[in-house]
Order: sequence, then structure tokens, then C-alpha cells
Amino acid sequence: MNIISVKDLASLIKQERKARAWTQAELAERSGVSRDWIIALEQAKPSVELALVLRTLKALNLPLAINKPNQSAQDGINLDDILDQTKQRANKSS
Amino acid sequence: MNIISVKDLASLIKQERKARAWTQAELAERSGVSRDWIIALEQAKPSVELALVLRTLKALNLPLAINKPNQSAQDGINLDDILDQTKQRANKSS
DNA sequence: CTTAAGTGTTGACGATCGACCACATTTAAT
DNA sequence: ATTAAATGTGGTCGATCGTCAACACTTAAG
Repeated sequence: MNIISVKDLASLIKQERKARAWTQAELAERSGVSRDWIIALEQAKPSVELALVLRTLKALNLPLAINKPNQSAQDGINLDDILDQTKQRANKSS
Repeated sequence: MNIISVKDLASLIKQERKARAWTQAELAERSGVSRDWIIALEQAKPSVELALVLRTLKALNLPLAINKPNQSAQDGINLDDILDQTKQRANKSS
């Protein structure tokens, strides 16, 4: 599943916790955070600390991944990059 | 690429920024954060806000994903869950 | 219905965030 | 070697974090 917003992450975590029949207190203990923080996370609080999120995902055995798109066959050649750099060159006036 | 630590995320972002020949200031502006914060992120500060991280990934066009492992063929059947629940039942004494 | 567990809310607290600024250091180009 | 851009550092400041504790509210079971 793709994570584009904090809500995505929050609902996925809550769903996975319930799938395992864990209470918030249980997940909190396993993640090494307070129960209050788990509540905040599941309520999609935007300002939660990244490190605690990673800990929680680990406790739930949920692997986080980034798959780079637009990867050219030859390394170091990325059409988007070239386009960006071209635009930069055109904006020398600004 | 799998993200297991903040360092993973930090180096990947820095790498992708450089691949696009963007300065930290440029990425900061595109992400709607301060340059200071980009520096902190690229230095793997553990306490960065999740929402700002997501904004930065979006600015870099890096999609974040979670792929649930151990998914049984039949929905709702997860061997890990059953194991956990069985362990719970065995610990009624505690 | 009663009871207990689970979940959510509130207020307090020290600690730390992220933005801003000025300044040092490093990198890159001429 | 000079110069300017890029990166990193240290400080301040208001705002907010995450934790704790006490207290409702909601579910689920009996």
C-alpha cells in the first residue's frame, strides 16, 4: 500500500494492530512508546516523531519501502532530472 | 529500497536531491520547510516530523509504501496473528 | 444490567521542535 | 588562488512535543 498522507499510515497501523488483537497499551509497550502517543498516531497526528513511527512499524512487522520511479536503464541518467536542469537554465533571468 | 532507520531515509533523500542537482534551499522551498530542517533531515535527526517528511518525499517524487508480509491466501487468516493470540491465551496467569 | 477492559480526553510538565538569523566551513568554478 | 555558492553550526524564541496521571466514554462479556 502506498503512503501519501499521515492518515494512510495511521489507519494502516490501527488496522494491523487490530488484526493482531493487540490493545493500544500492548502496541505501546512493544514499540517503546507511551499509550498516549499510540493514540495520537492512530488519530493521524501530523507531527509525530519519525523515529517512533519506525519503531512502531517494526513492532508490527510492517516494512517501509521507497521504490524510485523513472529510473533510466543507464545509471545516472534520469529524464526528470534533465528536464529540471533545463528549466533551471532557462530561468537564469529570474 | 527498504527503510528501517532514519539514516536510510536521510541518505536516500540526500542522494535523490543531488541526483536532481537541487540545493538544500531549493528542496526546502519545494517542500515548504526551512533549509535548517532539510539539513537536520539529511543528518538523520530522529525527531523530525512525519508530515514534513512526507512533504519532502512528495517534492522529490519518492513514493513511500508498506507491503504487508505473511498475508495468507484467505483474507483474515494470518498465521502470525494466530500465534500471537495463542501465546496470549497461554499467558492468562500473568 | 453489571462489570471490566479498552479507548479517548484533559491539564500539567520539562524537553525539544522548527523557523529565523548570523556566522563559519566546505565545495566548486573561473 | 579568488570568489561565490553551498553546506553546516550555534544561538534565540515561541510553539508544541511526548509522558504522566486522573478522569469520562465506549465496547464486549458475563
